[in-house]
Amino acid sequence: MAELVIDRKKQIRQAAQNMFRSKGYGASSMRDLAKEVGIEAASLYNHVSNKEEILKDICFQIADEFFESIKDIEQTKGKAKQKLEKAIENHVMVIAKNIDASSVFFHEWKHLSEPDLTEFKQLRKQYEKSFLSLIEEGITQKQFRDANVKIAVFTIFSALNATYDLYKPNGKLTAKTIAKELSNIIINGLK
Amino acid sequence: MAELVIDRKKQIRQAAQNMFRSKGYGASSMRDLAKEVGIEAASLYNHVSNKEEILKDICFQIADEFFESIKDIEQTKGKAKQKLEKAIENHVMVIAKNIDASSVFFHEWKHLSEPDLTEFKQLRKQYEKSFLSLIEEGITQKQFRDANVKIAVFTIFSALNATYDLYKPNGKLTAKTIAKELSNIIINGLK
DNA sequence: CCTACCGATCGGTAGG
DNA sequence: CCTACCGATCGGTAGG
Repeated sequence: MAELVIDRKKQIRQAAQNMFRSKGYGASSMRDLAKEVGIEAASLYNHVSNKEEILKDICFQIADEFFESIKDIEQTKGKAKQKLEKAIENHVMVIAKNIDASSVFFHEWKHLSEPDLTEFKQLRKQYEKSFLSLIEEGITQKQFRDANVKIAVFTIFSALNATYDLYKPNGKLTAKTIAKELSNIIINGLK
Repeated sequence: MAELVIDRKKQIRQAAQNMFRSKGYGASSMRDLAKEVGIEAASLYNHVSNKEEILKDICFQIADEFFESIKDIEQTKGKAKQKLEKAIENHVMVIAKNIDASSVFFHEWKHLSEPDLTEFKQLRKQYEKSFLSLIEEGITQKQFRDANVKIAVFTIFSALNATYDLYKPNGKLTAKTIAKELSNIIINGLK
């Protein structure tokens, strides 16, 4: 019994990720979502308390995964360049493993309401700060040129976030290939 | 009289750009839009035939501006590197002059219905092709390393498209500064 | 440009 | 998990 409920929730979650990504949160109705899952709209509410909760779960779970992916890097001793390379690779991997969900994370978070909205923005800022620090470290260590750090961070993230458009699970480009080429372009771009 | 109508239409267009950007197309109602303009919802239909027409106008006008911005470059003789630099700068300038509209162009086009949707995608592909050619030209001319062209193009566009998040009309960063630093990172990244 | 209104659809609940 | 339903809001129209 318990397993069936859990499976249903996963099923709802997956259908929602896919629908939010392709149609956007606002244009995705609970009725369409229910149809995708194969139940009635009212039955969704046995598994989620409302529509926004689904969005919230997606956004914050991906945020968790991003944080998890750089947890070890910050403590490592080593050159900023290598650390940034590793951080980029890990970031791309998180996206590749969660293509639909990460697309929602990047574009649909603005439909969160308070206080989640503010918390989400803070988490994102905090995560970006790790990359900012790595770049500053790299400039201090003379591995990078004296670039505008703010622009550099924005460039990195927007480039990385193209991954979910570039990576197709059954396509020719592997996540590793994308990660390598992306970090290549970025690291060289900062030299 | 005619001027009043034109002004009203511009006013609607501007309010729509702003609202579509901040709330998304689906979450923007004609009633909210009317309130922003200071008229009743029904009165909007004296200036636009429906909601989607507003979106369509925004998307295709920005597409026009992007094409216009590279029109001269393709015919110029010169090094691919310089041409790409110029194309990047022009692209950033278009975004900077149309921050709200270009944000809508990048994120809300998916709410267009056929046949506009297909036409829009084709236009975008065609525009991207110009950049792809410039990169290939640069590789042939040995100004760029033998990068994965597809990934490179994606990286360029996603980096460039961060401009509308980075550029604030009254902020410290000028469009020129952003354009220069961005083309710096990208051009170096391809070496 | 407005008042008055339409049919459709929305997120969500009651009650079983 | 379903049927039946709620109040609210949607895009859009008629008619002036």
